[in-house]
Amino acid sequence: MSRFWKPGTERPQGRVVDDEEGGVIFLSGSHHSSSSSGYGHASIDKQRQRLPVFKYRTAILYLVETRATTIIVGETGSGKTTQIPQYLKEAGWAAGGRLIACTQPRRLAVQAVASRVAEEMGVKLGDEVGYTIRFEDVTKPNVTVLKFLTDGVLLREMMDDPLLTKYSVIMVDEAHERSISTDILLGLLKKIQRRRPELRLIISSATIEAKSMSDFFQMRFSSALAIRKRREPENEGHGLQVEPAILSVEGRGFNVQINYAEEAVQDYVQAAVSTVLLIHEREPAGDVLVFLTGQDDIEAAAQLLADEVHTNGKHSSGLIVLPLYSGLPRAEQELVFSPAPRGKRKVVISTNIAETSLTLEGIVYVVDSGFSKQRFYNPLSDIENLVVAPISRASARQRAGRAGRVRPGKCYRLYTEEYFLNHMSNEAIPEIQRSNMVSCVIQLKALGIDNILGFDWPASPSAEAMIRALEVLYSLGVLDDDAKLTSPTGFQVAELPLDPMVSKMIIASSQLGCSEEIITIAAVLSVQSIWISGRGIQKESDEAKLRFAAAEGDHITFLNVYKGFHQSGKSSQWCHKNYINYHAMRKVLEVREQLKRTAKRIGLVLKSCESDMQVVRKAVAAGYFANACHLEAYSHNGKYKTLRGSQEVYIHPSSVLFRVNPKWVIYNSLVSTDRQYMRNVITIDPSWLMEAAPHFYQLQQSNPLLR
DNA sequence: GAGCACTGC
Repeated sequence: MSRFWKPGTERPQGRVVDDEEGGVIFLSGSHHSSSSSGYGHASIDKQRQRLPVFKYRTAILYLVETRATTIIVGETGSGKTTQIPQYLKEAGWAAGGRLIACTQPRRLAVQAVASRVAEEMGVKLGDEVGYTIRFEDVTKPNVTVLKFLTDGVLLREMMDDPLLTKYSVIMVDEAHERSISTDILLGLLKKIQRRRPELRLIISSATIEAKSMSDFFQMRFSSALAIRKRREPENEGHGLQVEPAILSVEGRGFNVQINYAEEAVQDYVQAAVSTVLLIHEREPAGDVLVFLTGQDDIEAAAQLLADEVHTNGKHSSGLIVLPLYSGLPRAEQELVFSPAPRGKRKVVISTNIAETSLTLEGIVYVVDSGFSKQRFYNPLSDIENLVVAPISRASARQRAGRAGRVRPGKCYRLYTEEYFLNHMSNEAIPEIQRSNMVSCVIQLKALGIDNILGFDWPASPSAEAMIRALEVLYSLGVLDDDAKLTSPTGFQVAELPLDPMVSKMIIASSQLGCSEEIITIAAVLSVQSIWISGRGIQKESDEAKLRFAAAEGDHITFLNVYKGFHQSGKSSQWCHKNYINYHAMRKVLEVREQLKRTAKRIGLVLKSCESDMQVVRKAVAAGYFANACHLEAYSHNGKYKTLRGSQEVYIHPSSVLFRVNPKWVIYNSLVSTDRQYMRNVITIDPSWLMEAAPHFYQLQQSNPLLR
């Protein structure tokens, strides 16, 4: 078991406790250091010192000084995110033109934390403290020393500076969420440390599963130390400690009493509704947050509660029921933040969005269905599916914690304690093991990681998924026979912040002379949906859609919408009138501008094909040839077969080609319900497939359909 | 005639 402090080094105050599991070190006890901060007002300094993380200030700085990697386990409210970067700055880690980085998984968090820290330090946001997210760089070269950014942006930065040389410390926050970007970043940072032993990492996580993260960085250090010993035997003993330290910081949450269902629940929507009514009847004032899986569940539960108010008013009056999910129009989303009027009780029925992305104040009761929608990827069929699945125990704890932000709360779990203990997994499967890997693979390739299959991940994706990704990239002409990036296509695809199939489509459009149009289509495909839909306006929105419908399919329809939007002067009234989502269109404009800049930079030709829609369809086929489908002969119900796997698929009813059923189509994505539905469909000529991907369809030349 | 958990570049 290693020691915590080095002989000859000043020992931090406080108690050092070795963890029984061996090798893991926790610090506890309190030790105050006088704040050397010269920033801000006394009141801000006082506030900062009251945060739980403050009493670990010296210990944290000591660990960062002596360990290459420090893992901080901190519950919400510990202050780690806002304070640690400031401690580092105060301790001199930003001296000599170096930067301190702190990453977040989400854009909103980056902005919020950066502005809070700027305020605490009494500086203007964008000067000493800045942030970078997609579309927004609020930093000043040579001025900004504390930089907050999404982990995705830091990954992009590595394409220009693979060793991230300008940073002295990188703090990866919310690492327990295990997003794809976080996992790639952690894998790459581990490699960087081998080349840059002076770089310090802080991995911050909300769960105690920090042990596995510690193991991940531990192995690297054993080998790095071995290397150092071989090279510089005289330096032995002066290097960094090989073992990542784990430091635990308590949070500021209130106690939440957990209640389990006594027996398994058959219908969690109904059970959630009954539980809400029970809380309303028996419990003192306080808002309720209900976790369900999706829009359907949420609307059903809201309806049941509304019915209850009607038929059984005396028990359920005083309830204000508010749905919450990301697809909800902005104005309705805002409603959940307004406090309930006096004497009323707010019930927010939400998806997972309220688990991490949004924080609601005033929640005292949480009702947890125990389920969420999760993405799963099947590398054999190359299809991603959304399925309702049980959440993890970590997720259940996070949901419960939402009840304890303002005062002690209660959580009602709609499953048994036995189920929680014996049937739920401790942590969710990392996203990287549930996703298509094409984007990851190309990103690593672009960073010069040749041995993709041997890459050291915090959690390895399946070999099947990796091989499938390599196959797809090879068929796109992005990788060559040696699995190296092709030039220029491979490098161009890697530069574009899009799925490789979309990127390929853009590159083809440059050659076909329709890049203006294809970039618009790519931008529309990268936002959730440009259409406004929902209960009660289906007929109107369908009619509005018909005004833009193109015989060639959805992609061309998008162009018509964009054209109309542009001609209206980008008017929100125009969007409203045509059942178009204005916010989505603003995003389309942003993405479009970014793509145009990138396209120019990588040497693509920006050109419009005016009204020649055939070249646009050809460009789509150049990226999406693998998604070609043929209408079954004599099919009366619109049954298609995929060319690649002869899978049975249907055109989605939201497509403008629904019921039109052209003979040959290409789809953008599949959604699986009782059937496989193709979303965003365009007509093609089958001869373009052989043109676009001769190698891919070579084996199918004998296919009578293609002759 | 059906449906989109949530992020990110």
